[in-house]
Amino acid sequence: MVPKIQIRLMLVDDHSVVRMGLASVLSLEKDLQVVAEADDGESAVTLFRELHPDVTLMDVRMPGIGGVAAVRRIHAEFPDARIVMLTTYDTEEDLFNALDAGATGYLLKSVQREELVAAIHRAHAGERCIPQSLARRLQECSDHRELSPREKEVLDLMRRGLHNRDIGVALGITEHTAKAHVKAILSKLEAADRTEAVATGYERGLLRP
Amino acid sequence: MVPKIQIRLMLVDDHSVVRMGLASVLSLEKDLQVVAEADDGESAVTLFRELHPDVTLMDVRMPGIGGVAAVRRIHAEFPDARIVMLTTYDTEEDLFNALDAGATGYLLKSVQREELVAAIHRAHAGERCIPQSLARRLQECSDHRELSPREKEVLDLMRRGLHNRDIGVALGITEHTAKAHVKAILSKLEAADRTEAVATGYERGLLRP
DNA sequence: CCCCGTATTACTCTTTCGGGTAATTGCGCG
DNA sequence: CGCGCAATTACCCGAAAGAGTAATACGGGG
Repeated sequence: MVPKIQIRLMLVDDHSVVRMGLASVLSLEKDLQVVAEADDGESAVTLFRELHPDVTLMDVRMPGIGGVAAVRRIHAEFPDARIVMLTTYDTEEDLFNALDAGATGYLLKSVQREELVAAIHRAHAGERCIPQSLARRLQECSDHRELSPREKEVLDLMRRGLHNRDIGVALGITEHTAKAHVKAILSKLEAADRTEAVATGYERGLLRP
Repeated sequence: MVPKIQIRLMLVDDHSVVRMGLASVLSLEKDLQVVAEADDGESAVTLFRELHPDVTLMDVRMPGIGGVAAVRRIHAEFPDARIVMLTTYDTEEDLFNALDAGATGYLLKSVQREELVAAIHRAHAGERCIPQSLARRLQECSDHRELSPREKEVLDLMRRGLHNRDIGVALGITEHTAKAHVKAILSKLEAADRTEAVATGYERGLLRP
């Protein structure tokens, strides 16, 4: 016997088309009930406080505060919150940050209905749900040494075409120091030069448009 | 009086959630009827041949042949086809290529229902429909000198961290020639160095993960 | 048919990059 | 309290990059 208890859901996505799609997909399941929808991170936090949904489906990239920040805030207030990230992007950076922020699961929008429904049930039961393909990537990700905040700043200036000297000026440090940061970045990202480092930055989601 | 003629639609998107969302949004309109759905470019072309939908909503980024290639094929066979691109990404490259391939319109997935429905009607009437924000960008885009195929190859090797000499080896040309290509790329993309060029490549959609 | 742009090769010169190495400071963690 | 790590500064050196300039060949469009 399947328990008759309804799972109360909140949907968070800036694309109304996606929210409607999720709502119509999930309304086919008798034990799922969409009780709230939000189109950005701020309203997601507010709505969560009011309604305490059992499971939240949250997009990662949204205008204003992103999904990850929203998860972080919600998780800080409600450690038991079950939040499943649902995203188009499978960058390692997003995945890692989302889990660090306290997300219960991480799915790509290409999932089939069955997987999604199953994931919601698992999340509701408190289980982590991450597809194998992403779990594998997470494994590899842990091999990567992550960049320090300062190094991320430098990487961001590198992509703008700044020379080491100008990076130094921009950050109020010496060219030598900027150079040292660049060197550390190349080492951590296993890049042959600054150009490949920036490319890798885009690939991994460290740099975004 | 609103004409009672039904507009027959085809939806093409690799995310079933999005297809269902579109279907449920559009089914609210009495004169719209979804007659086909496809989850990649290949089947979109095949289904178009069979069903000749009045208007097609097509995602840009899809596994296999992308949305742009599908539009190109369909448009070659059926010049009167009305195809509206519906995408998450607003890179200039995609926009430009889609219109060049023969797309009738180009919308972002963040559109509201009313806009989408209006766009479908306009597309059915044979009008181009592009939001102002994108039209403006298209204007700017025409300022950009686009890279030659060869230069795109070089740009792709640049992001891998190859030196000019190695780019030359990879393409069977001299280091001097590779250098000349790099110089042309920097000029066209208005980049200070190869690093900024690669960053710009990612921004504009010339380079993709 | 000529012009323009692409692709190709070539040379010089100055600046920058990246490798190697090393030392100091300050902070958090065990 | 010491260990490790991030951040900082510093120096040397060979290789690479980018600016400037120029020339040739090829192909499409006016």
